[in-house]
Amino acid sequence: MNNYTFAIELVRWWEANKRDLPWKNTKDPYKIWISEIILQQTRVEQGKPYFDAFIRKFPNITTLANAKEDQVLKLWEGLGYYSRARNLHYTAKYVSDSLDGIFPSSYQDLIKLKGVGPYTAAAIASFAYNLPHAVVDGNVIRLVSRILGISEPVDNPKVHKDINNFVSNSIEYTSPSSFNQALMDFGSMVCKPNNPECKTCIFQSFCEANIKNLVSQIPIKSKKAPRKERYFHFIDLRINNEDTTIIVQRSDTDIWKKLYELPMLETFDLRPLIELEFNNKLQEIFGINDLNFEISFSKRKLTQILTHQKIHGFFYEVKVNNKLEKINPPYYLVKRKKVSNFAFPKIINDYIRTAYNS
DNA sequence: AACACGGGGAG
DNA sequence: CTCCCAGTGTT
Repeated sequence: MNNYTFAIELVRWWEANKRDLPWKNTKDPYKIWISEIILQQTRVEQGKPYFDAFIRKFPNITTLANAKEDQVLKLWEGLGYYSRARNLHYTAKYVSDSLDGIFPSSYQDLIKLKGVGPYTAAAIASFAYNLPHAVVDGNVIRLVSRILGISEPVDNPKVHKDINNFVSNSIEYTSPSSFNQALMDFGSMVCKPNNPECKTCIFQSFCEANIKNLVSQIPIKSKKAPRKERYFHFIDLRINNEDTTIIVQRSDTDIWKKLYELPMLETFDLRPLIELEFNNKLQEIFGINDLNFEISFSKRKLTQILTHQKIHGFFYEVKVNNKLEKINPPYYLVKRKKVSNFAFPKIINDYIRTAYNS
């Protein structure tokens, strides 16, 4: 099938079948940018409520640039890949401070922004400015690899280039914004990962995968990620008449970048903490030696699956009898009723939801 | 080029 | 359980 036929037929299909999504009735590059960052590696249905909340809280680049990072992370809480939120905030400040608040309007300038890669730059360029840069996302890789009957792993850079060439050679025959949106809508509605609608597909007689009965095997993925087991021991402190706990901000070098958590000790095999470890950790937190505390061991165990890790979370309740008014960062004293002001990973929120039954 | 980075939904 | 999702940054 030639590029012309592909583009024309695809957009014809789309005009009759397009999805109406919250970020589609605008040319505002700010809103389009927000939606594209939210939707990276994220299903449309999962992203929708976050987009609405984000635009309500930060309706333009200035309000986002003036926000605190913690505010942005709180709004992102539960969405995952938290670097996206930090890069979003970083870029908002950059555009606001260094570009006079004017959002870049060419592919070459867009891709320079932190958090904006080839996909997102093409998406913004086409949706906001109708520039002819074709998007290549998971939908497009699946659709085109089937159409062309690509029998090599799609992770292969050469294959990625072939796919990019195919859509780039097609987009010139249509309106770029329509073509790109059609590409993704078609991928998610017709050329689905499982049980695609080949029987009614407009490309069934051109699709190499369909002709060769290889649809269920394409796209081919080369490697599957082994999952690492990790053991996190979280200490839920009860201080000052038990209405206060302590939280700590995570670094930006591991999972859950810059989110908050309960003070934590990691072990590298499955075993409970011993009293000495509690002692050392509490001294690190409080900076004093004569602590008077009581431990109730293994109050609760929760697990969380990540793409490359399985987190085993053990939660210990520790009552501290010393009176405490001050503590040094990165530790923070927080009233138990106020913990929801901070952004936590899912496993901490799961714990809080069950253990902090107000 | 390979790997890390979350959480949810579908099968 | 496994797979995949409107990918990007780091090494």
